[in-house]
Amino acid sequence: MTTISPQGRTELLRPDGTAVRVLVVDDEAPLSELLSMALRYEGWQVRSAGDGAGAVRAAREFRPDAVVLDIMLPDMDGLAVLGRLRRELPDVPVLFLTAKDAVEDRIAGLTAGGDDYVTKPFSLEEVVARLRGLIRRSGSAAVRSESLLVVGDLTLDEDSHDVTRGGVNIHLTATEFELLRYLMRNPRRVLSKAQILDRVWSYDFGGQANVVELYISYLRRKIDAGRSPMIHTRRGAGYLIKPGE
Amino acid sequence: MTTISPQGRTELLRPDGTAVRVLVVDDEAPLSELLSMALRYEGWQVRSAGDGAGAVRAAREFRPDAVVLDIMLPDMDGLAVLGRLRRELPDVPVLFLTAKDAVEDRIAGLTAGGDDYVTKPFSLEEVVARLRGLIRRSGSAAVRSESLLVVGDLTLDEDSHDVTRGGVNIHLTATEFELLRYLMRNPRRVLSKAQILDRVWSYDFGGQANVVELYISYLRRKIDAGRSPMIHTRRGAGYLIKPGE
DNA sequence: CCCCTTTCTCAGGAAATTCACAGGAACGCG
DNA sequence: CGCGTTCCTGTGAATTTCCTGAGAAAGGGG
Repeated sequence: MTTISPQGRTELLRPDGTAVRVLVVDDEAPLSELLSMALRYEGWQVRSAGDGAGAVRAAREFRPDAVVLDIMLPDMDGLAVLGRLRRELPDVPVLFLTAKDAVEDRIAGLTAGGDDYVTKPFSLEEVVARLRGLIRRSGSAAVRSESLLVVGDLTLDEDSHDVTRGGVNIHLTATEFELLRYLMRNPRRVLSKAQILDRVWSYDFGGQANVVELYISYLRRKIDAGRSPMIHTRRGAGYLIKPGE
Repeated sequence: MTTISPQGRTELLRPDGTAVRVLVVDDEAPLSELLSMALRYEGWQVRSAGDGAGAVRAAREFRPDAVVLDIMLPDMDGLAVLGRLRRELPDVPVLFLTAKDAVEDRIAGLTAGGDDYVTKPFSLEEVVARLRGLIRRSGSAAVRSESLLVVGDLTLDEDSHDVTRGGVNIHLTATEFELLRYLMRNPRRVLSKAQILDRVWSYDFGGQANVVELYISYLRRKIDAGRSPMIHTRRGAGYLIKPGE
């Protein structure tokens, strides 16, 4: 089931109308909190666990619809946790968090079917997007929904990564794509440069804040070129996207 | 019966419309879980058993439409389990999991009656494909359905392993075939290199992740040569296949 | 047991992408 | 209207990502 909330955001809901439940398993407290905050902001119900034992307990009580699992945990190897989680929640998809270089050895063989993973350092947009994808595709709790974002004559397909304006295909780089997705998931709403930076760039990004301006500039060139502009600047506040007149 | 789910994936269903039931019999827990997860993602209902006794019990209660059976079990020889399963489920097809060096003749004898086998270490694509084949061909529970994947003017027959583009036959090696099948079973959907690796290569593959790039390169040479390309790179995200314009 | 095919590693090179920097434009305020 | 602030964007360099040739290793069939 997909509904439009008062702010205009699309939310995934379970068939009974209650919020989707996500379990976050990570031992790094700051990261865990960052994630929980972001996921709650999505309108999801979040429970977090800092170790394997807590994860299993939470799985049993909380019955989440999806799990975010950091593979490196203190008390139990992430794989062991995975096993016990799987026994507890056979149908629930897992989003793995992993270090960049671990991808090749460890992860191989983990993502069985609908599972997915994200490498650290990640951006919140990425985690949320992947998680939405998992929940969307997992038949069980949440109902399947569209993967297409539409604002005016601009469309963005989260599955194929295709972006079109007025029917014409537009090529975007990975960063441009994530930025546009963030804007389009919050149409008609001003997003500050800080918000955008926190959301679209990795949490450890240490560069100049004007990358946001730069990428907005790139996007405009590709999306608004000639046509009536959809990306607007609110001086001193931020940016927003809305359909042109 | 074959239906198209919202994501565009084809699913096998039983004549009464309920999900196909698969019993997994394997004593190695991680492997069993990996398999179960992958099969559930196919939309099947999965029960698993870790030993021969459990297998027989599950067979009686669960009445699966197909069985995945590891020949090496702790308490009972795989063959004995097979015998008792057969008594319980006379017409149900079995997919054997066996070590590479297992006696070929023995396996050949076992699979005489429409059964099939896969050698360890296997790839998930392979197991799922074989199982689909078995279920598809077994007249009893599931209805016969198509074995042909089509994307644009590209076709892939899962039974005969014939691949054609624009009517012209194309020879692919085994790995190329599995990669293309995975792509074609997920058309218009970006698949990351890690996803592809987890799905198309064996679960114990420890090599370089750029084999995926390499095989994409091979596929392009054979499939896209000259013609309008169907395999597309989404830099920083993965690959996808879609009909050319 | 040899030959041919297939799989995979390695490495160089090409191309795309990300980002810093900086000058100039636009804006809002007094 | 002038000024400071904020935003825009060209340039270019560093980095990342991807592609592919060459050849070693492994496997299969005759």
